[in-house]
Amino acid sequence: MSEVRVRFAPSPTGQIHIGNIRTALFNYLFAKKMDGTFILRIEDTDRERSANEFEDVIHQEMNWLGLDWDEGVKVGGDFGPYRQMERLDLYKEYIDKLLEEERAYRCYCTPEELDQMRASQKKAGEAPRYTGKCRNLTDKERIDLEKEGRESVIRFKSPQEEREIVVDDLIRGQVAFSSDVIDDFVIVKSDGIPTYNFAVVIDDHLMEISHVIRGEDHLSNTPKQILVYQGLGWDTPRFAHLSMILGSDKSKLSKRSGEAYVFVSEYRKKGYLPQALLNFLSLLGWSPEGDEEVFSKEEIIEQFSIERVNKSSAVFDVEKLNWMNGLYIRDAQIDTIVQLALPYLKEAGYDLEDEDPKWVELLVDTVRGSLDYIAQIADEVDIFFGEVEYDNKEKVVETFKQKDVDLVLETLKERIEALETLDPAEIKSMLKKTMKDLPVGGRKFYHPTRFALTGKGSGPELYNVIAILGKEESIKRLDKALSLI
RNA sequence: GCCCCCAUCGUCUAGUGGCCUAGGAUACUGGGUUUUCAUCUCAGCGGCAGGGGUUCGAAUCCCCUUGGGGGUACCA
Repeated sequence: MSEVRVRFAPSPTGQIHIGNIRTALFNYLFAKKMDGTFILRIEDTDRERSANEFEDVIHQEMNWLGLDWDEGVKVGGDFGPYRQMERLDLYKEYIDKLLEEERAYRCYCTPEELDQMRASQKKAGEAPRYTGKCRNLTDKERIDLEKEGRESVIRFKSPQEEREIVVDDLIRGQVAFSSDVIDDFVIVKSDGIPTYNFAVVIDDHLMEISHVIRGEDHLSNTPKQILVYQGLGWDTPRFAHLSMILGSDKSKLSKRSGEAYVFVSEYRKKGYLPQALLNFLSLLGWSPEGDEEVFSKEEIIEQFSIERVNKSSAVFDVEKLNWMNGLYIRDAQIDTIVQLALPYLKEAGYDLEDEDPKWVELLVDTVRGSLDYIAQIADEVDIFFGEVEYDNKEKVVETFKQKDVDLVLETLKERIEALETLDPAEIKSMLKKTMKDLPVGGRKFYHPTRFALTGKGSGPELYNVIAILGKEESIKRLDKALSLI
């Protein structure tokens, strides 16, 4: 079997889209599974929109998810350079060749003329495609047009007689296109920079890419690229077109399509764990053989295969991501979660760097159970800081005023005072014993106590709450409750 | 408009002609655990888009319809 070489080829034109990173992930998984090479190439031929800082964004998000590339920008390799704008002279060789062999030609039509052409075609109910006006220009005509000072683009000559162009797709099977729907497309823009459909072919060939795994939005462009491969006498790589990721309204995932975030950075900033996002994304369009769904990256690589990639598009279900991320938050080492949580807590005004690490650990551990993502921790931790605030003061006071509640709170004060350690286990048994010693049931014991200590009707385990608050603050809060009776 | 792709619970999916009374996950609902919430656990709800074929037999194969998506650029 020949060597597997795949590439992820994003444009540095902005934040990296969740659908794009999923493409990167599948390329990565395939490369790792097949012991192949994963390449990162930057397609920066759109000079209007490309910017250097966006390349850094790509690096950052890929690093965050652990999608390390074996070859490409930053790390180098034998097939560089890996930025298209640094490969211009490489393209030139093949452009000249096509021109020489008259497989391509210069076109002097202005954008305005083209617009007009398309408009009238549309009006006549025809498919908007280039008419081939400049296809057979004589040398004289060409010189005249150049004398006019007209700029030119280079167009690829698509076949004149109808024939079938078949994309042999690993996911979709054989997809046939008629050459009739392909016009003489531009391969070099007037500024001399090649277009995507041309540069991608040259690069994939020169970089010896074995499998082109990319989004389905590229499927319709593939016949054009196949024409270029054929024009240059090259074999095509294998193609695999991944279905799209949709928003909850089933339209292409975008800022407007529901509650899901579109950019990887947004998930990172909200405190999603990279392993969780990676695990979730791997299940969007691919499924393992068994019923299990929670996997480490290594396990996914082990099980991955293109054959099990799904053809239909997938809605990005944030609810399920949240569940999975919560699972990872609960299962992770506590110090990992503490380290992740600290910045969010600090931002919310809880600067815990100088606090006892054991205490911080208990704090984070106590609230992690209910988190979907780390950014939520600030709200969860709120009950432990400042004055206790009652959610519904009237109802709380009513609860305090019930018979025997004063006895409960007074007794608790004494027992907390008498605690030898703040070990949650010790507190737990103390609470149990205290309740037994008193003439009240669980509801009358725990409920008012929770109100007194946290101000809320629900929350983390009370023994943890007491351990976190400490003796002094717990008693202070019990006193406050007692004063309201 | 034209071209291409897709179609199983709300959502992610398993399923490649009989193993399907369609399986798992999430979400939702209800039990259990817990004083409570979350977690955990058990159970339930819920689907083959519609219509024609082919076949002894179809979620699975074919056709049409419908719906969704993508493309149709001097963007990638």
